[in-house]
Amino acid sequence: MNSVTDLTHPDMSEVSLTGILFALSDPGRLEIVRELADGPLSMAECGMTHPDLPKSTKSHLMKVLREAGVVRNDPEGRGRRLSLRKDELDAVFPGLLDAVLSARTV
Amino acid sequence: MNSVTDLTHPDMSEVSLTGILFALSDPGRLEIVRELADGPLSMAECGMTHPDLPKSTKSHLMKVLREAGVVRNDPEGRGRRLSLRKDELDAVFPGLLDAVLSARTV
DNA sequence: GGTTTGGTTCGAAAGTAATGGAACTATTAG
DNA sequence: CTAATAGTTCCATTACTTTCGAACCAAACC
Repeated sequence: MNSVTDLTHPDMSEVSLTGILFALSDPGRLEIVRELADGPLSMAECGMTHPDLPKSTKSHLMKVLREAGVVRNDPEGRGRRLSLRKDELDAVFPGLLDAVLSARTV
Repeated sequence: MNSVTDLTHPDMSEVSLTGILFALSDPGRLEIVRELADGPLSMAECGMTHPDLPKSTKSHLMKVLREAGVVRNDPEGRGRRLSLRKDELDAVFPGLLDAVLSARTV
């Protein structure tokens, strides 16, 4: 019960706008979100542009995004499946994710 | 030369999306932004719902918003005029501010 | 000029977040 | 069963943020 494979995800009714904005306010986390916008990825596939990033650090970035309600992190085979909670976020905060994703990178 | 009355404001070419998201990710700062969305205010008019907030703290919140490129802070008489840089932000990050301002408060 | 008003900045203390190595867990492959 | 793989969690360290009093500054009024 509540093993490491079954990570908790907040219900959209309890995610806060400021929590989401904070999660997106880190360049590393934002880059992950941009990658996931094209579809789900495993932990290893995600962040390939930073091959030297320690996995504990990447795991922590994911945790912040997950706890803010931005991404899902589900078991898949021996790894994990990371996915953007786009439809749910769009329903609660219309236009926010699109505005962020379509914004200039620099 | 750069007296306390002449605060610096970043050019929109050098404001970052993550910097803006971070500035908006604090409930107190976000509330200030919501107030300024209805038009410019003086420091005293702004944040009337928190009368016991020390002025140094409020000044610091404003500084973060100003340095992120979210608000302007110009001298006006013996006080200051705080204003949202809405048109400029809309031009650089279309839809972002509207999405944030129209989002649910809770 | 002096004083009041409306703020900014400085500095220190407390709180919060990021980082990464080491230990742990779960799944698959052999 | 054992080993390898793919990740999470724990913990300590460091870095950054927040908070607020005290000092400071500039404009307006007398």
